[in-house]
Amino acid sequence: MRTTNDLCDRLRQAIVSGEFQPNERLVEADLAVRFGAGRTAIRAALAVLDQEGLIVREPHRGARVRLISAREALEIEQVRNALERLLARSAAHRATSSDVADLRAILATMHERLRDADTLGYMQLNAQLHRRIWRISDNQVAFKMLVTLKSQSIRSQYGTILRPGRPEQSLREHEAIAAAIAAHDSDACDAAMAEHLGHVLETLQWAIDSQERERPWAALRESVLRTQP
Amino acid sequence: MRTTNDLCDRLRQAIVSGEFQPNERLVEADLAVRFGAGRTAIRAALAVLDQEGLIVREPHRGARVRLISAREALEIEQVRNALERLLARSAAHRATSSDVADLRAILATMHERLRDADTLGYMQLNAQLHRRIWRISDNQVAFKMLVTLKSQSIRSQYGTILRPGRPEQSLREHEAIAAAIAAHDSDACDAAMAEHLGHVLETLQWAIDSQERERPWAALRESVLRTQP
DNA sequence: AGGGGCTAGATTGTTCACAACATTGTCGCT
DNA sequence: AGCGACAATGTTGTGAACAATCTAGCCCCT
Repeated sequence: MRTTNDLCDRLRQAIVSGEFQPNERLVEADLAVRFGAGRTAIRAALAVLDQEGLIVREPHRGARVRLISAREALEIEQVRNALERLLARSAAHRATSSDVADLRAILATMHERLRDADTLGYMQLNAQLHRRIWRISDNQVAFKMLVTLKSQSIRSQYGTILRPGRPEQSLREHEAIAAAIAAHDSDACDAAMAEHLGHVLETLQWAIDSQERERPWAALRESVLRTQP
Repeated sequence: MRTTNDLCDRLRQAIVSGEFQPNERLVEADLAVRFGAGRTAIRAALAVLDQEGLIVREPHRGARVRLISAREALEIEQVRNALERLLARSAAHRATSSDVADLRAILATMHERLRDADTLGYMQLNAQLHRRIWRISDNQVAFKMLVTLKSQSIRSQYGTILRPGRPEQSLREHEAIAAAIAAHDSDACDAAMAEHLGHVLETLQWAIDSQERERPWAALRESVLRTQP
């Protein structure tokens, strides 16, 4: 079982890190030799990843990396919005002084990364800040959901940071959230998180639109696929 | 694969309907003969149910029905709260006149069940009304999450309807939600759903408290289990 | 040339046997 | 009696072989 879980994590990692392309076929035998495991273990891992929504399995036709549509990415972001607001509210209630200190430290490092134009580093810290808030709020159920949502949507979110001026605005929003948590003001924290994720949603929409402006066929193909699933 | 999925549903049904008690061991071989399937298929189904959080699996020690703690039931209800508000908002935006007619029809039948003191029938219609709203809002991601949440928490929710006067209040709240949807007023719908589920949360807390008043050892046992997981 | 059927290869789904591991009961020792 | 080592049993984890199914290439016929 430890092997299965371990294998599951490695496969997930390989998928979210882009090692396997969307719609790429995942042949069980190949994966078995690649990860040095039996086909049975691969099969169990695929079952889990299917349930998580990271891959699709069709009977007798194997598993493929699931392609998250633009529409689904928006749905995911909306759900994330709702859950993060819940957790932000709870975090403002429960945060200890050491929690607040951690948040401040992360924000300080984010400032540095932004100053050095280290976009990738900034994004990682961004994710880290959110996860820290999740931990403060201490809602295991919502936490797990957010983790799986994140792994599903990670690919869509690459474009969102590219919008001009977005990182600076994002940092200000994060500081407002942290301030509300430090002040133990649940309502303000909820509002700040809603504001922040509302902008993220807008930016995601913008990224999708600009992507489709470059590749107009993508929208067409998608609409065709939707009518005959 | 169709067998696996089918099996999965049957097992899930058996668990949520209480055919297997919480913490009861689920021996793969026994399940195999019970459902007339191979052990491999059972194993795949167990993997899915584990991922869903309906059972727990420990290495070399098999699977058991997961016991949802009071605390987790509250967490689940909070998450449900957040997601249903999101969907209510969206439903108010998108509802067609036929959607509204369906909601009104369900509400009318709920009135009847309440008049006939048919509590079980009322609860079923209650769930049906909520699911109908989920369908209107058309957010697949949130929909799936709510379905799995429901299957996890179904056992805890039996007590909530027993509170004196609760059904009548519940019905009024549902009518307010439906009215907001009919008026396409997203903010009002969000607020009405928040109000409703806030009361559900309170009632759940009340049910847990009164349950622990009857069986004070339950809280003790749980706190012991929590310190040494 | 083009389409329909057919065989061969590849891939998944399933069964079975066995190894690995946890639990329980037993035996011998103090 | 109490305690620890140890075999006995039950159960899960894994690999290999086989059956079912899909896919692609080929041939034949029109």
